[in-house]
Amino acid sequence: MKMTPEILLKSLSDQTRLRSLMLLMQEGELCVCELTYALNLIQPKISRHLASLRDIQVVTDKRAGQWVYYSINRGLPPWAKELLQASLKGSLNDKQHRADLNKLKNMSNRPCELLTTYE
Amino acid sequence: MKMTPEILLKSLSDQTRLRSLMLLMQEGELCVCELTYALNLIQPKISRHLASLRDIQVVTDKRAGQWVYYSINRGLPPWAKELLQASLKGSLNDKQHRADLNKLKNMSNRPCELLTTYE
DNA sequence: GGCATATATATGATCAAGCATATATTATCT
DNA sequence: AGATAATATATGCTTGATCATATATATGCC
Repeated sequence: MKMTPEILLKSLSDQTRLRSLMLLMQEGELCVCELTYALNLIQPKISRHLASLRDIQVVTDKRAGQWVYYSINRGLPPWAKELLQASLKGSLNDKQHRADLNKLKNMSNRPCELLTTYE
Repeated sequence: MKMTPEILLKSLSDQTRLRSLMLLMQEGELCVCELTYALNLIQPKISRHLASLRDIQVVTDKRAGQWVYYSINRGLPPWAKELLQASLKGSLNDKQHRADLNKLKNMSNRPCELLTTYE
C-alpha cells in the first residue's frame, strides 16, 4: 500500500490516534495496555485505532509474549516522517500530550519486554 | 485562536481543503474562482471550505475588487508551516495534485490581481 | 444586470463509541 | 500433564453524532 498525504492526514485527524502516535514518537515502542493506561481510555478503543493505523502501515506491531508492542513504521517515506515530527513539535506544548506522557511515566507494573525475553 | 496539531490536522483531513491548501502552497495566492476551476468543484463547496480554513486562521483572505484572494497565513507557528511543507512534499508525487496544478496553469481568463489594481 | 462570493437548509454518508464477546498467552492448581 | 483461571488483545455489532454535499438563495462589486 502506498502512503499518501490524504491517507496519513486522515489517520491523524482522530484524537485517539493522534495522541497514541505522539506517545509512540517519544517513547518508541508501547503496548496496548500502556497506551490504554496513559490515555485513560477503554482497551477496545485503543486496540481498534491501533489496528487501523497498522492497516495503513503507519505503525508496525510485534508480539512479545502476551503483549503486543506497537511502534512507528520505520519504512515510512521521508515526508511522512517529517510530517509526524512537525506534529510532535507542535504537541510538545500541548496540555493533553504532556498529561498523557506524564501518566505513562507514572504507570506502575509497566510491562518490560527485556525481562520477559531473558528469563 | 491558538493553533494546535489537533485543529490543523483535522482541517487537512478533508480532500477539498487539502487540495486547496496544496495549490495555495505552490501558487501563493488564489481566488475562489481559480480554485473552483482547478479542482473542478462547485463554487459553494470551495467557498465553504475556505471559510472554515479562514476561521481557524490557516489561510487569510484579501478582497481585490470582485475577487477574494486566499493565501496561507504567514503567521502560522513554525511547526505548522513545516507540517504543511511535508504535506506538499508528499503531494508532489500525487496524481490528483499534479492534475489540479495543471488544470490551473491552463485556465484561460485567469483573474490577474495586479492588472485590476493598477487600471 | 452579470459575475463572484457567501450562506441557509436539508439530506446523506462516514465513522467513532460502547458493549459484548472471541482469541491467545501465561499462571495456577491438582 | 491436563484443566482452569487470569490477563492481554482483537473484533462483531448497533447506535449516535459529526460533517460534507447539493440545491437554493442572498449579498456585494463592476
